[in-house]
Amino acid sequence: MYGSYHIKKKSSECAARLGTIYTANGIIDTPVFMPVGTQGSVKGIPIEFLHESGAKIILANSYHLYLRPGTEIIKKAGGIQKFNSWNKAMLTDSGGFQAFSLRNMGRKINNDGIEFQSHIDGSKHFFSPEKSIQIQKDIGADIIMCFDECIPYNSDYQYAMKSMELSLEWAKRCKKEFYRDSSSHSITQSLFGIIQGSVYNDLRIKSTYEMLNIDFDGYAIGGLSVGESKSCMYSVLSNIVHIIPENKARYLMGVGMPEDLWQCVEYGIDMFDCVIPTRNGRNGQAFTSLGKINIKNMKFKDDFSKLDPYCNCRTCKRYSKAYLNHLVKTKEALYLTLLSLHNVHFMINLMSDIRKSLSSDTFLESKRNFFKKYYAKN
RNA sequence: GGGGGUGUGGCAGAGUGGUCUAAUGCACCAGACUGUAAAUCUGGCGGGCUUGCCCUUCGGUGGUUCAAAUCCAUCCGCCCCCA
Repeated sequence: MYGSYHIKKKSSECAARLGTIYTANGIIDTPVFMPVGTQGSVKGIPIEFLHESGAKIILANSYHLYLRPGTEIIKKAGGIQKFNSWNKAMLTDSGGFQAFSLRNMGRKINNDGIEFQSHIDGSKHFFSPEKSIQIQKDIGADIIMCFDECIPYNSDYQYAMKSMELSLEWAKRCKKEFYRDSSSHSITQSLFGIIQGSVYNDLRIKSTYEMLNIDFDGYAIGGLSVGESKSCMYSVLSNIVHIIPENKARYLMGVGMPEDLWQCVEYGIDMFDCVIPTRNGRNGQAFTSLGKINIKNMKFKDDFSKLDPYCNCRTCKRYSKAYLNHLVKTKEALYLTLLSLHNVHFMINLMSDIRKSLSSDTFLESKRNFFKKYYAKN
């Protein structure tokens, strides 16, 4: 059944597990990192290079695709995978994150949904849970997400509770809408619920149990990595991940940095997505097994070594730090692709290493070795 | 030869007596970025330290003034127009 999770092996040391997610567009080995392609394209990276990097599933965003090009065009193309020629698994976010990211742009929330003011032309658009699901059916990704409200980390308890309960109500409506029309794409699509509750443990626990009651194909944890400290995020996770049944995929939305991937896999997370590899790449930052570097830094001007001596991506195979430094400093468009590609490759390769370590049941040792290298000051 | 203009921090370019270490942009240096409003944003960008002050800067020199990037004289450089 599409969207189903199968556990292959459990770590003997922690809650981490090796598994697969079954989709109409391929079987995905987990733990997995999903590059973000908001507009249907992972910014800067041609599909062929994405395939090469080992990506098996990418994200797209309902709000952004609804605004441009609009769902009619995507339907006409035969779905998003045809439209962008990715042809592998995809996941769409519901637009719930835009409740957070567009919170200062005339966005209004009521019990029925969210009115967004387009960041492009200021026009107003109302997303209800039903509307979000319809859009996501039209887009046609393999895994679609419930419409939720993602709130800032400094929200007070009262607001966090109200919002968490609202997201629960919306989750029920999403499920109802998802299964309303049996002739729709829902046959090949699966629907994930999103656990909310901000940083408040009792709210998170309640949200988790209630989501489980509604019963989804998989469970996401949302509303994290929105500004709170790492220890705070880890604490929330360690309190709820174990509540989610073993036979369901667990998806931590919007995470993360390399260190977060290791840490959160340890808590039992199976799926991650993050804009960091592409956005930071475009901003001149490269992730390497020896730590983060800012390729813009003067010290790389005449450093002819490769970005990461342990990396075999196209960028590292061919180009030096000095050349990449030159491309970034002169704003040559090529650097957007080269750095984004390297970073995405790095994250996906990292997940591959994590899976290998789980396969040989040496997760903690591998994690220690990674951290040792990643944080060593050269 | 005659007339006019102009010279400001790495560059471009404001400022035309005190609120000027001198706007703004670029360049340069560094930092941030976590379900993408992002090829973006933030900070720094003369020197010193006891971090509040001190010293040094607007072509050079000299002057007027309590006070000069700003006014005057002179020198130097550059540009334009007419012969």
